[in-house]
Amino acid sequence: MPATIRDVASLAGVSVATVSRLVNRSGKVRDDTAARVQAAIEALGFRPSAVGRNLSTSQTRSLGVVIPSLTNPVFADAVAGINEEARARDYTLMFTATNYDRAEEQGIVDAFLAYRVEGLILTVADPEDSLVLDLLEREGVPYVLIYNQPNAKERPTVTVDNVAAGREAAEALAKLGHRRLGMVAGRFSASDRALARRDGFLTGARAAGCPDPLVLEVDFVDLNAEEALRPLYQRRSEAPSALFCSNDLLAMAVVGALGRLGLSVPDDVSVIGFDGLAIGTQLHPTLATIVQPSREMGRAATAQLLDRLSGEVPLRTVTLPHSLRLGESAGPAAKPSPTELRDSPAFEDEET
Amino acid sequence: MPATIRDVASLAGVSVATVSRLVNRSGKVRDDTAARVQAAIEALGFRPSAVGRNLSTSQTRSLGVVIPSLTNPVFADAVAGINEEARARDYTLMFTATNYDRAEEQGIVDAFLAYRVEGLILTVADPEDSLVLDLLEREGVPYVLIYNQPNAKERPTVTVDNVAAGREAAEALAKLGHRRLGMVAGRFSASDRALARRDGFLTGARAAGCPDPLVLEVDFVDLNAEEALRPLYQRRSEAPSALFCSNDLLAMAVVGALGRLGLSVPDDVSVIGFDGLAIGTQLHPTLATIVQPSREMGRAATAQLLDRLSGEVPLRTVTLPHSLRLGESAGPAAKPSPTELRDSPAFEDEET
DNA sequence: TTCATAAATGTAACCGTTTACATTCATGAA
DNA sequence: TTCATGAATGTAAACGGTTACATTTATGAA
Repeated sequence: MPATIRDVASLAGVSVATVSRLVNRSGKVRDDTAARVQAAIEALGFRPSAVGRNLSTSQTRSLGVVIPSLTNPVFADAVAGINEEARARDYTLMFTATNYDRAEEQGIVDAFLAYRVEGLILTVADPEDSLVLDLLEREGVPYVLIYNQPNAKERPTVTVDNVAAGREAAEALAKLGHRRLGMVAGRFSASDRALARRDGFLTGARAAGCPDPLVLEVDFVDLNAEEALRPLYQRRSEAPSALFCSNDLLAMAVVGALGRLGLSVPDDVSVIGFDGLAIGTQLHPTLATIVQPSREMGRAATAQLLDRLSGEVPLRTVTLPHSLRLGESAGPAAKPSPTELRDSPAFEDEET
Repeated sequence: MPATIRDVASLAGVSVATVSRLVNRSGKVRDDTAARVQAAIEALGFRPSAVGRNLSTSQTRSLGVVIPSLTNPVFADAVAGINEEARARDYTLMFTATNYDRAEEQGIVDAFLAYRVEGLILTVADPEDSLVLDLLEREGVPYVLIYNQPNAKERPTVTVDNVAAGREAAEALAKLGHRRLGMVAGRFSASDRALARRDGFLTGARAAGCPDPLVLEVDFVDLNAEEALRPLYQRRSEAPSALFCSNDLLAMAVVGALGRLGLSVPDDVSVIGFDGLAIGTQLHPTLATIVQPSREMGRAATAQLLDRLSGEVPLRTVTLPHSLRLGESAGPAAKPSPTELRDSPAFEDEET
C-alpha cells in the first residue's frame, strides 16, 4: 500500500535508478532533478522499504538480542547499552527473552536467523554445551556472549572475571573479620556465572583461612528467602555472619528476609551482592556489591560484533573490570565469643 | 551465501513451487517427492529467508516496541509480557528504548516503519501531543499505547486508571490516620501517568479532608532522594507523615533516604509506591504500593494489536484493574500531638 | 483401452530495492 | 560546427521467496 520507488520515479518523470541515487546519496543527480524527485517523495510520503533493500543488498542492518530474562535489571542494563551502541551505528535490534528455557533459546535463534540478523548478542544457559552456539558457529553467523564465561570452549565473550570477583568478595568479608561465610545463589544449572562466582568465593575463603562456606542454592525465579534462611539462623551462633549472594536482586531479598527474621544487617549479618544495580545505592542500608559495568558490557559486546561485521577482527574475549562497592550492608564482624576465638587462627591482615 | 529455495529445488529435481508448498504446507506434495525435497533441505541446511518471504507476501510478522527506558523494571515487566504474547503468536519483536527523548522517539519509529513492522506498542512522553502518534495515524499503522493515559485524544491504550489509583492511595493513607500527606514524583513533563496519579492523589486528599499535600518533583533519572527530602524533614512536626511516590523505584529510594535521615518507616513516615514491582515484597519493610499488572498489560496490548491485524476490531481502550498492596512501609499515623489536633477536623472514617 | 477428472507439479510474474552497464546529454576545445 | 569527454540518467537483471495459472501425471469408471 505505501508508495514504492517506482511510484516516485514515474511521478517525478525519472527512472528508479535516479530516485535510488538521490535517496542513498550514492551518485550524482542534477539539482533540478533532485528537487523534482524530492517533491515527489514528499507528495507520496515515500519511505524506502528496508525489506526491499535488505533483499537486494543481502544486508539487514539488524542484530538479535537473546537474554534469559528482563526481570533482572542487570540484563535490562546490558540491553540498554546494546541499544545505545546499535542506535549509534544505525542498526536495529530484534529482541527476545528466553526465561531460562533451552527450547525457547533454540526457537528464537531459528527465527532470528530466518530474519537474517547479521549477528547475535546473547546470554545462554550453558555456553560450554549449547546447541544454539554450535549452530551459529556452523552457519558462520557472528555472535558475542555477554555475562557468560565459558571455560573449555573458546567463544567470543564480554564479561567480568567472575572467579576473581568471587574471591574478592570472600577476601573483603574476611578482612572485615568474618569467619563463618555463606553464599546464597540461584540454580547453578541456569547460571554459569553464579557457578564461577562460587568457585572464586570458595577459593577466597580458603585462602583467608576460613572454614568452607556453606552454599545455599535457592529458586531464584520463585523466591522465598525467608523460608530458605530460617533453618540456617535457628542456631545463630553457628550460622554465617556474612553472606555473599550471587546477584543483587537476591541480596536485596536476603537483606529483607534477615530483617524479617529479626536479624540486623550489618550488625548481625553482613550481606554482599553482585551486579551493582543502581537501586542498591539508594536502599538503607546501601547494598555492598561487586559492580560489573553492565551497560558498558552491552556497548562493548555490540561494538565488537559490529566491528567484526565490518571486517575488523578485534579481540575475541573481553574481560571488563569489576569493582567492589562496600556499602552499608557489609560491616565488621561482631566480636567473636571466647568459644569461637579458641578455634580460629589469629586475624592476619586486620587493619590497625 | 545461505542456500536458497532454488538451490533446494534443483538438488531435489523439482520446481521452487513444490519446495515452497512443502515448507509452508500450503499445497499437496506426494510422499516420495516430499522425502526428496526434505533430504535436499537438510543437505543444504536450507532456512527460508524471512526477508524474501516478507517482500513477497508484504507481511513481516514483526512488531515494534518503543519504551522510555529499561532501567525501570516496570517497563521490563511489560516487555516480558509483550514478548510472551508475540512469541506465542509467532511474531518477532523489534525493540528500542528512547531514554525519554522525543527526537529519539521519532528516529526509531521511522526506522521501524522502514522495516515495515506490522504494528507498534509504545509508551510515549506525551500522548496528547505526539508527532510520532500523529504519524502513525496518518500512515494507518496500527499501534497500542501502554502506561500512557491520554485524556483529550482518543487513542488505543492499555493502562490502569491512574487517577483512581492515586485517589485510593490518598484514601488509604488517610484511613491509617495520616493528615499531612506528601507526594514525590518524577518530572511530570516526562510522565503523563505521574501527572494523573498526582491529580487523583490530590482529589483523594481533599475528599478525605486533608490539607493539600505537598508535591515534590524530583529528577528521577539522576536521583538524590536524601538531598531532596532533607529540607522537608528539617522540621519534622510539619513534614508529611505519609508519602506517596509516583513509582516503586522512587519509593524504594525514598524509604532508603528516610532511613538515612534517621527516620523510621513506617513509624515516623509511611511510604506507598506505585507499580507493584516484585522486589518490593522482598524488602524489609515490604513496600506498600499500588499494583498494576505490568506483564498482563504487555500481553493485553500485544493481543489487542494482533487481533486488530487479523481483522478483528476489539475495544480500543482497555483499563486493567489495579490493586492496593498494603505493605509494611505504610503504617498507622503516630498519635497527633495536642497542637496538631487542634487545627485538624475530627477523623471521620476512622475504624472503630 | 479410453477419457474425464483430480492430484501433483511446473512456469513465470511479482514483491521493492540496488547497481552494473548502456545510453543520452551538456560542455568546451579545436 | 564537430567531437571527445564527463556528467546525468536510464535499462534491466538480480535478490529469495509466493502464488495464479498452466501443464503434466495418476486414477478409476465406463
